[in-house]
Order: sequence, then structure tokens, then C-alpha cells
Amino acid sequence: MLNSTHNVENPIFQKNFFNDFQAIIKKTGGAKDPQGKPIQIKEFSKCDFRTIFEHYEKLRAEKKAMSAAEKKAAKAEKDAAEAPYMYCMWDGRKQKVGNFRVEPPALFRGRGEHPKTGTVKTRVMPEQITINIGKDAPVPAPPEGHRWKEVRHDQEGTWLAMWQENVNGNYKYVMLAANSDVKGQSDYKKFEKARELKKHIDRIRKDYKKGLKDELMVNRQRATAVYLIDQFALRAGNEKGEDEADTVGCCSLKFEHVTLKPPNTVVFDFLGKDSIRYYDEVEVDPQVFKNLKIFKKPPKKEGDEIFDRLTTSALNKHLSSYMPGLTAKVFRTYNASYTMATLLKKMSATGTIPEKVKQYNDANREVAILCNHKRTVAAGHADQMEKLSDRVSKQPFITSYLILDQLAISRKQPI
DNA sequence: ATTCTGACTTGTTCGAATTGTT
DNA sequence: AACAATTCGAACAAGTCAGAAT
Repeated sequence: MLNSTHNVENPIFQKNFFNDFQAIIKKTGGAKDPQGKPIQIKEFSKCDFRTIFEHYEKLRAEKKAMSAAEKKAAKAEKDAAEAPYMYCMWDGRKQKVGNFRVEPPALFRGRGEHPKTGTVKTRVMPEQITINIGKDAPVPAPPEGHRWKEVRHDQEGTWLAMWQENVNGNYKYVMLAANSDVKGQSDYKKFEKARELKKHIDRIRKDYKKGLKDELMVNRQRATAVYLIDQFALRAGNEKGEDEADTVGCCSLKFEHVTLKPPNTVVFDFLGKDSIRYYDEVEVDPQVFKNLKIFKKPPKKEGDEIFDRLTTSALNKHLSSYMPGLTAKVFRTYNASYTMATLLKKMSATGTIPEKVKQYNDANREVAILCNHKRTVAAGHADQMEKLSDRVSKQPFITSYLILDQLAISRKQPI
């Protein structure tokens, strides 16, 4: 909460927090004035939470003021307390666990205009937690006086524990760390699948090019969507509920997100995943331009979906007919990896190390642009660093697509 | 067919750790 | 040594997508 003015100033955040806050006050016996007389708390703006803030500031200061030796001792103590939870045995092998802690109570910080931002995310009790563990393994004891919701022996799932969070009803899982065997294996499979796509991409591209003129509107929409996903690395775009931030992907694009500039320029302007703006002005295949014009034809108006005959599941079903396991997201992996690999091949092997690093970073940045990866410029730096826009891709921070380029490097220079 | 449930990946942000600077 | 700047990993919100339920 300390560094979160952005959230705290948001009226929706305040309203949601205050509703929950009032309910909790009521449930816990009501508020009292210093004389112990019951009082009503009616207005958020009149509440002063500073003492809580100051309390945490004090703890922080105390921690900071510790001597080096004290800090070291505190860390050792913390590490020792965590040690028993860091690893598990998985099919007889020791594996690192990712998030072994249950998420603590907090104010939900939904991104963008999330209708529930600021809501109190309540403490998770053992009675809400399902444990997934080997049939013969000793089940970890729940805290004194409590019991687990359920103990399962699911051999297929990759999670160790699971609960449902109260704000959105989302499932939360304790799983293995990214560098564990299972995660590494599935990451490997992901890239293998993207590599597999390389064998089919020509056929798929030819096919959707043809499909752009299909007289069946459903097929024409589908072909157009695949075109956009392939060419501009758009996400699939599942439908979203009322209780979520209003963001879109390809299949959920609305009338107002696409502007047509003859002869064949399209302007995309919409909020995508994490409410990050996707803005791009691009030239498209003339038939794609014509199609989008048809899909936007009256009586369609603002708020209506462009691909009204298309769902992500229909799209994925169609894609899987080209290749088992092919879905919309594979195109992102494929195109990101392909771009990276191409740029790395183009990279000159000569030059100083800093020069090579720069070329590598430039390549990485280009992939970030393709995928529309952005992050907020740090509050203090915002004004001086950037006048053009508030969000800028300053540094390469591609992680999920990195494995392939590391592979590419290791092939060039064995060991 | 459509909606719901559940499990998994993806991506941003935050805070801790590390490194650089005075 | 003290502080700022930068880097890195953990946290967790927000997606994707398959399969079950309606």
C-alpha cells in the first residue's frame, strides 16, 4: 500500500475498499470513539489511515537501521523458516516449489478500470484449501484446530495446493517453480509446438488468404481473424464478463477499435491484456480491408463486435485441424521466436562485446514491439524521460520467448 | 450451442538484492 | 558508509483454452 497512490486515488478503488471496510467494521462489533461510545463511519474522505501507514513506515525504518550483521542474522532465520517448504518430491525427484505461500489478505489491485479494484481480498483459511499429494505421502498437517477442505491424489494435475480467491472467484494454485522439471518440460513443448507450426505456416497462410473471399460470412470472419493474429500478433480475445476490466483481443474487437483509412490502412486502437493500449496504424491486404469494411457495415455500430460470427473456440477448433494442438497463442510464440531468430542470424558476429550486446538488445526490443510489451515508466522519471507517450518500451524484458534465442545462440557457438 | 469450471501460461509490477556513485 | 540507480526474482493479476455441465 505504501507505494500505491495511483490506486489509492482511484475513486472506484476508494468506493470498493470503503464498502468492504464498513462491512468488516460492522461485523467485528462496530467502531467506537475514544470514550468507547459506538459511532458510525460514513465517509471515506474523513478517515485518517495515517497511523497504520506510519506503523509500517516505522517497521521499515527499523529494518533499515539494522546493522549488517543483524540483517544477515534475520535473513538466515527467514531462510531457515522457509527451508522445509521450498522443495517437494515429485515422482521420486526433488523439485523446487514456486509459490509455497498462500496469498495474504490485501486490497485487490485490479489493473485498468477493473470494477472490483480496491475490494478486500480476505485471508484464506485452511478449510478453503485443497491439497494434492501422492497417495502414500504423509499429508502436511493443517494449522492447529483446522482442517483442509479436501485432500486429493490427482496424478495428472501439476498443482500441489489450490484455493479460490474471494474477489473474483479465481482459482489460485501452488505449483512448481519455473526451473523445475515439469515446468521446463512444458516450456520445451511450447517451443516445439511453435517450431512445428513452421512446417504448416505456408499452407495456413495460403488457406486464409483464400478464405478471405469465402462467401460464407463465418469463414470469411475466421480467415480475417487468423490473418490479424498471424500478421499483428494479436491475442485470441475471449469474451469477458461484466465484473472484469473491459479489454479485448482479436475475436472480441469492437466497432470502435478499428478505423479504416482507404485505400488499405487500418488503425487499431484498443485496450488489450492488462489494459495496455494497443495502437498501430498498418497497411493490410486489400481483401482484409474490404472484409473489415463489411464487418463494420451498418446497422453495426459502436459497441458491436466486429467478428460477431466468430468465437475463440471455433477459431481454435479450426486451427487444430491444421496441426494438433495449434491454437491462437502459438502464433505469438512462433512469430516472436521467428523474428528473434531472424534478427540474430542477421547480426554480425564481429565487433566488441558491448556492440554485440546492443544488437542483441535491439533485436529483443523489436520482438517486444511486435508483442506490444510495455511497462510503465517509473513515476519519478516519467516526465523527463518521455514526452511522446506515457508508456514506452525502454528495455528488453522478453522472458517467455527467450528460450529459443538462447537455443539459437548455443547452436552458433557450441559450449 | 453456450456457459461454466478448472488448470495452466503470460505479462506487469513490486520490492529485495546488487551494483554504482559520492 | 550511505545513498541512489539498476537488475532480478517473486507475486499475482489477467489472459488462453479444453472439457464438463447445462
